[in-house]
Amino acid sequence: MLDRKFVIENIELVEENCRHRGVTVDVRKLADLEQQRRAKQIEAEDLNRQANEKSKLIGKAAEGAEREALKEGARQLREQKEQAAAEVDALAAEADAILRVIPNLSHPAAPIGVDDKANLELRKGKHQPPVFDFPVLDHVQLGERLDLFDFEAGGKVAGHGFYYLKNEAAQLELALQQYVLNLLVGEGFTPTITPDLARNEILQGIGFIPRGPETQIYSVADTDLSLIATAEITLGGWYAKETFDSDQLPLKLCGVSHCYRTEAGAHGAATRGLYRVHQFTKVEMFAFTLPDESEEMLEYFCGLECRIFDELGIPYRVVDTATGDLGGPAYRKYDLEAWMPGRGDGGEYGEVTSTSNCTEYQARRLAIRYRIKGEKGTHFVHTLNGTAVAISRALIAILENNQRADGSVAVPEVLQPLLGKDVIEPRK
RNA sequence: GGAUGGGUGGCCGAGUGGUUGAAGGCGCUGGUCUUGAAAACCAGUUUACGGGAAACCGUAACGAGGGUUCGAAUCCCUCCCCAUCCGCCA
Repeated sequence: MLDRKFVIENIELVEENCRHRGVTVDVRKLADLEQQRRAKQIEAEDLNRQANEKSKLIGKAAEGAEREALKEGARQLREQKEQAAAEVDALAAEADAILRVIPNLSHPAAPIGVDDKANLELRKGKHQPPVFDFPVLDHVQLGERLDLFDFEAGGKVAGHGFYYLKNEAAQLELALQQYVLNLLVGEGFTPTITPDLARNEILQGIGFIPRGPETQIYSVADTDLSLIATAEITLGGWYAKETFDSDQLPLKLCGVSHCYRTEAGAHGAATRGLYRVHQFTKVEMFAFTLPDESEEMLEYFCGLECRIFDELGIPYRVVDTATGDLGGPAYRKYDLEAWMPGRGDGGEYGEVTSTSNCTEYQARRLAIRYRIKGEKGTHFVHTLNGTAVAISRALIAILENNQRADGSVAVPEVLQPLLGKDVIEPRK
């Protein structure tokens, strides 16, 4: 969330930003509530101070009528204070509810627009979309021929949107994880495996809405836990309520986790197969940085995502996400869209990774700060996240781009040693 | 899951319900001394929120949340976490 004071001092700027983001918020009401809250808080604190003073006198006073009178006075002051404090809390809660739905500010270069149609293509990857001289299959058809998935059994056992990976698909999942993890370790990331569940307060801090009609999140009944939709949640939550020394930053982590999404209301041909599923595995990058490092870190994350898909031999394009499509926490976001030959009519680009600079938005909600040695006070860190690889969508891109006329699929060179073969062939 | 013992400032560690935001020590920062360093000595050393141009002032915080009381680190309740032992288990 944004800084209260900043919002109140920059009402018009925040209102304009909300318009660009497609979010309707009554910023002026927030300012009004804040003003009332401050006045009430001063009143409550003053009453409390008076009560404290009186209580101290009681300690020194002798037993008797005088002491009883002091007690009564202090009691009354505290009652008044409690009443004022309750009003402060109510005002703060109301103001906070508004503040929490205000999205982050937007990078001045981010394209302005209400949805993904306004996304700006920045560049393309090293590889061109392949040209096939045979009928192109999509990953579902390829998977049938190669016996790589079982969607029916997934549906039977866990419901629509779940699936089994079989044979080379299962091995590819592990190979992709290992390839990416090795690459990131080489780049100085700390590799981690995170919990697949997190407390709702952490989800909210990262910017997810754990419950409610529009939620994308599975929650666990009778607990305050939810299944995570991305390791961004657990990696960001790792340092909640903690203060870094500035020389610990930047801190680069990557985490392997399963990701669970209800995908409420998402159906259709473009979501067939592995594209939009309720569970998948992902290796996520995450960084805590000083404020003046985060823009550079975003470019670095994007560069790594490009490197990974270039090395996998997959054609893609990079888009600068439009303001209306940024989500709440992001200040700027780049998506990689991989070429998927089996998608749509003759192939389409489909999102495979995404990297965001969330500046202080998540850090303020999660209370993640840093301190500079020798300086008084603390500041909020900047947080960034990026997909290194989302297995299900990477599998689509690998299978569909590397298919061959005989129905086999070439294994990307970097995965061959990990998979122990260079081609996936139909089973006999 | 059961039993017991614990959770206090960057760390260690005191703390009879009443000038305790919190003794003492360590560490850290600055100073004195010294050719320099060490030692010694002196001083300073939490954070959040609010007010103020600033100096600074106010309020809150002793695992978390409630309760008792004029007043709680201190008493009561609930929960969380840690340690050890027992049980169970991949």
